[in-house]
Amino acid sequence: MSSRHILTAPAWPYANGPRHIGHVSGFALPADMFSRYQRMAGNKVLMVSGTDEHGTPIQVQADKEGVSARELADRYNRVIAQDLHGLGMTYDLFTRTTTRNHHAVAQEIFKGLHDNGYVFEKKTMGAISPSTGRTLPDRYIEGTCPICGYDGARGDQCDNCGNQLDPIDLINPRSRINGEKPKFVETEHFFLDLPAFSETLGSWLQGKEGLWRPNVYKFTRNLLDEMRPRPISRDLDWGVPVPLPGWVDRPDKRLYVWFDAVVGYLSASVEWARRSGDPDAWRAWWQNPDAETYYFMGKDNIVFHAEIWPAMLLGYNGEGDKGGTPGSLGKLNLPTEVVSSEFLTMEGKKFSSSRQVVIYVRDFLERYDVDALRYYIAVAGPENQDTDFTWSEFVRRNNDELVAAWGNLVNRSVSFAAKNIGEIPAAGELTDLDRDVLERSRKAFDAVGAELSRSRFKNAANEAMRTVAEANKYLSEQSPWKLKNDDPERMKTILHVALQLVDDAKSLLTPFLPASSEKVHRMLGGQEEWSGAPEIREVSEDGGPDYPVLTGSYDTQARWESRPIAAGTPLAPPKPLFAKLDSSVVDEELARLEQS
RNA sequence: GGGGCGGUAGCUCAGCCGGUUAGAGCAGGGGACUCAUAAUCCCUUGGUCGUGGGUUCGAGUCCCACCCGCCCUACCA
Repeated sequence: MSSRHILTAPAWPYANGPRHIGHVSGFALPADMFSRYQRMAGNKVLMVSGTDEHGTPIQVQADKEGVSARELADRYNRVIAQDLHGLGMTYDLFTRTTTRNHHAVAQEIFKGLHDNGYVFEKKTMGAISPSTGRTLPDRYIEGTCPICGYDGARGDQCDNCGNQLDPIDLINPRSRINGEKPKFVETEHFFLDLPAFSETLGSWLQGKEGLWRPNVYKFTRNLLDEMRPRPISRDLDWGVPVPLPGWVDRPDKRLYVWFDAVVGYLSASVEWARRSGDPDAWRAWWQNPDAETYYFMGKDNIVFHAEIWPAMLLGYNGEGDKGGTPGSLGKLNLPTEVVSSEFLTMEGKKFSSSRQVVIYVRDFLERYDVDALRYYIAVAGPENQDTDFTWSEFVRRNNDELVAAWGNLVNRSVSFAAKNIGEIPAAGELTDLDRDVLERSRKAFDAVGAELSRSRFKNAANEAMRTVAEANKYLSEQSPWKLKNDDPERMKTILHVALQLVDDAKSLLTPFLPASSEKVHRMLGGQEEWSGAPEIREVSEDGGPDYPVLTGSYDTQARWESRPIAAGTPLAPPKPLFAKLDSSVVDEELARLEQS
C-alpha cells in the first residue's frame, strides 16, 4: 500500500457562539471519519482548522454583551475547542485566526495577489454606522422595500417579495443593531478580480466532474459562470490589517473576514509544522503535486471553498489570466475535492439559537454518548440532501442499532467466551461456512474503505453494520451454547470465529465509533491505544498569551485490515458498550425545545 | 426572479451509465432460541415509484410541462 499525503481541511467554525449539532454534522464529523479512515489505511494525514474570529458579527455580538471582540473570541474559541475535543475530532492542529502567524500568512497571500495584479482598489458607496464608524453590512440594514412596500426588508434582499436590493434604495433605512439611520459614504476598498480566473478555474473544475458529489459540482459550475470582483476589505478595526503602505496603519481598514478565514488552512499547516519542530513540514501537503486536499463544510460555504479560495491560490501562484509569479511561500495546491454537506434540521425546523430550536454540542455530550451522535450523523446525516434530526429516530438508532445489534454482539460473544473459557479460544478445524463468513468479513474492509474514501458515510456505515448482522446471525445459527457438553472443541472454534468477526467489526467501525471501538479493543486484550484521541494543550506564540489548541499523536495500532486475534488472550466478563435510552428521553428533549 | 435538491412500502431512506417478478432498516403479523442490556435468528403483511404527457422493444431510472416541500442567491463567517 503506497502512502499518500492527504490534507483534511474542515471549515472553520465562527466564534460568535457555541456550535450546535447541525454545524458539526457538516464540517466536523465527516472530516474526522474521513481522516481516521485514511490514517488507518496507512496514509499521511494532516487535519488542520481553527476558530474563525474576525469580522462584523463577532464585533456586533461583543458590543451586545459589553465585552471586547477579543474577549468574545477568546471565550468561544475555548468553548468550541472543548466541544470538538469532546467529539473526538482528531485534528493535528486546531488553532485560531487571531494568531500572529495567521495574520502574517493572510497578509502574505494578500500581497502575493496584489503583486500579481489580481487585487485592485475601488471607491464604492457603503453604509456605515454613524456612532461607530464601522461598515454596516447590508443584512444589518432594514427598511421599507422600494419595490413592494414591505417594511421589514433587509438591505440585501426583501423577504416579502424576494427581490435583491441595494440598501441605498431602501426607504427609511435603519440599523438592525441599534436602530440608527445608516450613513452612506464613499469608501475605498480592495477587490479580488475573480473574472481573471474564469478560464483557469473552469478547466480546473472540469477535471472534477464525476469525482465530486454531483450537487457540489453543479453548484460550483454555476458559480463559475458569473464571477464578479469581490471586495476583500472592510471598514472595521477587528481583523487583519491590509498589508500595504498607507493602509497597514489605518485603524479603520481590515481584510474582509472571509478572506483571512480561508487562508487559515494554510496558516494552520504552517503553525503545525513549526510546532512539530520541522518548519517546512507543511510543504509536503501543499506543494507536492501528488498530495491530495479535501475540504469539508456545509453547503453555505461552497462558494468560498470551490470558487474563491481556489481563485486566491491560483492568483498567488501566478496562474490566472494576468500571469504572475508565485509568492514567497511558493506554488500552492488547489483543492482535490470540496466535500459539502447539506443542512440538518431539528424536528422539522431550521436550527435557530434565538428561537431555541437547537441542541448545542456541549449539552448533547453531557447527556449522551459521543459515539451515538457520531453514528447518527454518519448513517442519517445530511450527506446528499437536507435531513431531519429527530429525537425519536436518535433513540431508535441508538437502541436498535448500537445497543441491540453491535453492543449486544460484543456482549454475548465476549461474555460467553469469558464465562466458559476465560480466554480467546484457539480455532480447531474450520468448516466451509466458517471460512466463508471470515472471508466476507475481510472483504468488507475493501467495500467500506471504498465508500469512506469517497466520503459516502451512509453507505460506509451501513456496510460496516452489515458485518455486525452477519456475525449475530452466525452466532445464532451455530449456537455454541448448545455444544458445551457434546462438542466443546467445535464450540471453541465457533467462538474463535465469532470473536474474530467482532474484532473485524471493531476496526471497520473505528472511524465512526472511535470511543467504543477503543473499549472493544481493550476487551479483546489490546494493551496499546487503538483509536487515538485529541488532547487540548495550552500554547503561546513567543511571549504572547496562552490559547488552547487541539492536537494529538494519532500514530496508533489501528489498521484498516483484518488482524488475527491471539488465542490465549485472557477475557473478562464485559460491561455493556452502549447505554440503552428510555423512550422518555424523546419527550424530555421535545419539552426542552418547546420551552422558549 | 435565477440556481440547486428532493417527492419510492405506515416511518426513515437505497436504487450508478434505462433492462429479469422495485430493495433495506424500523414499525405490524407468525415462529425459533436462551449466550446476551427481552437483546438475537428465521418467516411474513405491505408500494399504480408526486401528476400529466413524450422518447424507447423496454423508464423510479432519459426528455417536457405542472404540483408540493426544502435550500442557496455571492457586503451572510
